[in-house]
Amino acid sequence: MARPNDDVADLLFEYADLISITGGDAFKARVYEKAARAVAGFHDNVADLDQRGVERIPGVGRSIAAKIVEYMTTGRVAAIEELRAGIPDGVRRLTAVPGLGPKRALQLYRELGISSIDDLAAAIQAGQLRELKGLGEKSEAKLLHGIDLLRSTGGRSKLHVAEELARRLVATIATVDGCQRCAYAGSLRRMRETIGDVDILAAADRSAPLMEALVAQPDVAEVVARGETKTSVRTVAGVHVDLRVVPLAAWGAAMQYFTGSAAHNVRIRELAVRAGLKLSEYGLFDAGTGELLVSETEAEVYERLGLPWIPPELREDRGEIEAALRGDLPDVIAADALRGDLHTHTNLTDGQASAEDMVATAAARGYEYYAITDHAPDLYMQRMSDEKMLAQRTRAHALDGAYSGMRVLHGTELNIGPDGEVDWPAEFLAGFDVCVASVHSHFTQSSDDMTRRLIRACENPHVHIIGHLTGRKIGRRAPIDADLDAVFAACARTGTALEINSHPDRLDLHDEHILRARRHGVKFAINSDAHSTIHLPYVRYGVGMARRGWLTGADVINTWPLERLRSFLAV
DNA sequence: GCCGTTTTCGGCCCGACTGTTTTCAGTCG
Repeated sequence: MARPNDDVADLLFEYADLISITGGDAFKARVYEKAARAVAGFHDNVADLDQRGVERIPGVGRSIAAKIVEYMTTGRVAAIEELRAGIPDGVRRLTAVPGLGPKRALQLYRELGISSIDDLAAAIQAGQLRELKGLGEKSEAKLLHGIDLLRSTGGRSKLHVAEELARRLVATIATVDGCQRCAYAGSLRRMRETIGDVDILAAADRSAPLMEALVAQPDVAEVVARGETKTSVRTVAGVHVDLRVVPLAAWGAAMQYFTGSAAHNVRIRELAVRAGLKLSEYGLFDAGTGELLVSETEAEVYERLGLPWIPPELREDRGEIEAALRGDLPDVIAADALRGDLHTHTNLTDGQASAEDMVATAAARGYEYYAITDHAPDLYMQRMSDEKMLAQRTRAHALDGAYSGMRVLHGTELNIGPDGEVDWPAEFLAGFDVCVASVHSHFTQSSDDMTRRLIRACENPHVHIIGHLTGRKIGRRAPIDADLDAVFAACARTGTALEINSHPDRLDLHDEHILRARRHGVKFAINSDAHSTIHLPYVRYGVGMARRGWLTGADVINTWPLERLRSFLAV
């Protein structure tokens, strides 16, 4: 069940696109996009709000609120249906082709009747596009190439893939003669769950040698654009990389600018304009005299606008600017705040490494405690038994304190059955230090059944943490259908923590869920779900999600000292 | 269409790159 807020957001995005395509007021289109984002991120369910309530969503005024109420009561919005009637849905999808925007999409539809990507490909093959004003042979080739890309990759990279590429490119470019600084920015710095483009920023007096170094990388498949300040390439894996080179003096302004998000930057620039200033990637200027005021660090750019430095993960225009103006930004959880990991596997079930290797690697990370939580018997393929689990407990006790004094907890990852029951009876469960419980089967239950199932698991006093709540796998498996707010409320009521599963294929919960759950007063556990020693560092992605969800260390039980954690688990 | 520490009207972020334009429109981020 999509949350009504998400349906409304999709509708508002569609309306914004339709306004752009039909040549409507660009400012109006932007207002609808902004409202769509605000609705998607709003904590209350729009279905529960009346006109006045909806108008309290930032960026939603009387007109948009009326459309939302109309949609919630009738299931349709007359104004949107009207625009839809004039523009086939395929025309909107044309703008997904890289290099093709709303103006061209409308031109192609009006003049050639193109209303799908297949139509577009056929028209290009027939050489029809070059007959149109403003288009030529190169445009045809570019759009054909764009269609190929869209059909092959579909777009975004997983977080760890983009991060690995970005780190490698930064390390390479940083060693080029004349490179004064180099770092990645963009959605990767903000730790979004998937990455569209990798943005690399460098400071140098002469950009050419840096651009050359990027273009010369062996995995660069294509140079998309090449200029004095910006070069764009596509890798053989299909990842788009932009390198921007700026003067060192502009480093801070450029980092701020290229980190985004677009929505955050629009707000920041509006603040600048209202203060008689102009902000660009080259600095903050006096709008009247053109005098450069600040540009060297991000902090001074924010400071000159009356704001504290805002952590990149918060820069989504989800209230961070208002909070910053109030002096009320959360002290978000630090990258090194975790004292332990509470969901990991060994080769007793489907992990790759022995308990000894996992524990030794975890201890080398500096953890104070570490839980082994192998699968329970209801996941039949893992062939777990009481005897095997008890034998592992003996090994876990032997490992307790054996590496750098790290305490080893013995736990399990239970299976939440179709009715919310878990694998073992209470007396056996009581023998574990920590129990994670997760859905591993029956993913397609109705929303009502799934909600009841999850709440029942929360109410089990031996279940401490719900693992990867939605079960989604990015790009592969859709999330389960449940009333998540009801589950969040149950977690808060029963003192059951919610996992932030850090595996880059999962990232479950993700940021918007975390924001909502946090409002219910839920506590969280940031876990690796490691099936190998190399997965243990994945918790940095979970911390990224937590920061995007505005969590502080106090919200996350595995930042707590062991004694406090134990009393939480004991309740 | 939204919004208000110069405002209930008149603004609304800014620059790079490309292609076809001989001065600029479209797209992107």
